[in-house]
Amino acid sequence: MDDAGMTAAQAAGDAAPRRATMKDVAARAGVGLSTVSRVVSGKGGVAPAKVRAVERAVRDLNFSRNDFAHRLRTGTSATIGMVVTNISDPFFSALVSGVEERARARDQLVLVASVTDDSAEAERVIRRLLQRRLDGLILVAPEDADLRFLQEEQRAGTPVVFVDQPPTGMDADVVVVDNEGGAAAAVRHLHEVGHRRIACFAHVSGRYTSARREAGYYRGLAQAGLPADPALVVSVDDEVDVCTEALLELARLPDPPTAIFSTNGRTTKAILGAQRLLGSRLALIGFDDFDLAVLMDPPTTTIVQDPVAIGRAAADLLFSRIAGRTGPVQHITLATRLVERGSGELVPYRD
Amino acid sequence: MDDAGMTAAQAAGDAAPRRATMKDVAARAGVGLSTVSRVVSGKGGVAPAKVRAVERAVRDLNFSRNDFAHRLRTGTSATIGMVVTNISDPFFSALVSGVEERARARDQLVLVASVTDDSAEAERVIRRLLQRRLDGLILVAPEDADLRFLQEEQRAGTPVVFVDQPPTGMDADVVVVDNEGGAAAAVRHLHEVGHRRIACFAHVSGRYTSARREAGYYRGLAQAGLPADPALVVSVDDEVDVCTEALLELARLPDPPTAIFSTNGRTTKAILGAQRLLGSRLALIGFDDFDLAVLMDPPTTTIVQDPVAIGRAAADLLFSRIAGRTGPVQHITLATRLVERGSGELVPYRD
DNA sequence: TTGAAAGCGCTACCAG
DNA sequence: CTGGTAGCGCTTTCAA
Repeated sequence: MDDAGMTAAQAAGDAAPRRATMKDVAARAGVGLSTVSRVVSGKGGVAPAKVRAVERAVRDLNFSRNDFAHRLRTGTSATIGMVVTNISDPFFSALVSGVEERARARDQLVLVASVTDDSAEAERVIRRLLQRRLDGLILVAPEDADLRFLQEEQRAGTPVVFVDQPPTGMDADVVVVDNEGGAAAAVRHLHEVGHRRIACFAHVSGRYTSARREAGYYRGLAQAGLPADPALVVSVDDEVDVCTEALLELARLPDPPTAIFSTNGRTTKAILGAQRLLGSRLALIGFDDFDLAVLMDPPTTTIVQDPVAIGRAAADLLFSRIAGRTGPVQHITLATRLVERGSGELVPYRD
Repeated sequence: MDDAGMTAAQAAGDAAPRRATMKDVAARAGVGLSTVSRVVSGKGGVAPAKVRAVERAVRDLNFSRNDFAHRLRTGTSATIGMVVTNISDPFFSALVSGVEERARARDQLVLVASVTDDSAEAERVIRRLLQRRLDGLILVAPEDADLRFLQEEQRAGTPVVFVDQPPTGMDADVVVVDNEGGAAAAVRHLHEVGHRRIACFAHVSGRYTSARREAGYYRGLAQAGLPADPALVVSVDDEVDVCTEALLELARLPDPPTAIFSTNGRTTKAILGAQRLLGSRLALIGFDDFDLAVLMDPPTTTIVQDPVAIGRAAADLLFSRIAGRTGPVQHITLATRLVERGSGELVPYRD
């Protein structure tokens, strides 16, 4: 390559020859400013010869419309915001890709912000996002964020859609999955294959989804005609040791469980790790599918939700609001599906 | 909640009472426009009484500065762009989170665009991104994208950093990992534990990384004093059937391999699936770590790279350019690490 | 310390 | 069909 010896001056472009503006293009093409604007924004109604002249000048000058000026003038942003609590979680990144897919179709850009569970930080980030005059916002709100300012925002004209969990303290469009139904199905399935003592591993952080799924666990028990035993419900997090501890505790029960329902994908993985460590082989069904479930031994049966579809649904909801949809807030609940892989089977318990 | 009966009119905010501008704030606070500007941008040099008056008015009017006007005026964007080929790949989303971490620290926003491998589409998306007058751009470019227009952009003053693979046809800062070294280490490790016939599963799409890793495979063989046998190098993709086929083919060889080196995480998972299907238990080391490697049977030994660190490094490189760093383009190569988990061990081959 | 006024680059309304 | 021109909301001189 002949620019192998390129200097940083070039690389960084510090010569920074002021970017061409429409005025420059107009001058170069020998037409009026408005004509350039018309051509650039594809408005039509311009003489072919002038169109060509402008296009040439645009290319010569490497012109690219200043988006800020354009947005300021038109008052549109062509951007929606998306806030997730952890972009590197596969569930959330799939969510984002569902949203992006829909946004791309509408030629909108997505401004993604990943926030931690620190709700003060989340608020700061969301505020900064909103300053950009987004057309709308999709968010997975951190557990206990104070959403009052968002309500103002909504009232001021920025539609907001919540995903994965409904907001507390405000009303807005929401897309969630049928957490309770999925969990109940898992429990019923375990009952059908012969389990009578089914434990529930719920995630400590009382996140909405865990709570719904725990409720579903109880409903499933009731539907199966099984008694609910508080001793079988444990609070854990994603740590293998914590799950190991819980597993040992359960094993010491006079009437230990033969199966586990886990409310959350990360917890399921931790339980899998703990069981391997312990050589324990309790039946297990987990909420949330994961990549290698099929390669587990036995392959893990899961309640799967489709995060990409959730993202799409949320985006559709948002864009319909942006387009002016009116009417009461909408709550969409997407179905979940039990994918049988064998890990629910009744297997001999061994400590 | 008392707004349970909120109407869509409110939810969508279609009353849309024109957002307050600084002018409104100025009027309300009884001060000049410039004073509001000074207070809002925290410039100082304003009488305390007026500061308070402005702050009150800001709150009353729920004022939020119009970012477009601000950016237009100042010519800054406080935004960097990031283009990845597939946001739902855990590797890429980790990359993004590394970049975001650094951006957040500098109060910059990250505009993320996920593109497919269609290079024409990629170019469109990138152009649209650049129209936003980004301060800089980090990208994982699709294989064969035509990057000439990016070079213009770079020259015009927008620093560009490539990640995961260097650009072809232009010169820019780059962050990659030591693909060749990592692969060679994998092969040497397999040799050390006793393997003499080592296959290489390379990903068909001649992506830069696969090619480097394949080169590393050959280097590793050479370092181990092992002959290179072209029959042992197969091209596969992420499909289990394709890998199954390849495995069967290899097994028919007069002198079949006892171990596999896989150049890519998704391929590794496909091989794992194929081996389970076939009941085959060839030793296996894969480039790229994955979530449940430790739960495989046997646990999968991998060459791990740290995508978050790559993202951080890329962001640092970019921000230093934005800050005016000058000098030749920088190529950063991050080390990889072999994480021994047992899947490399010499085990009896069975068809 | 303060306000008036001149634009940033663009679009949209006019009159021609 | 075309060009001039008045702002979009903000920052930043410049005088006062």
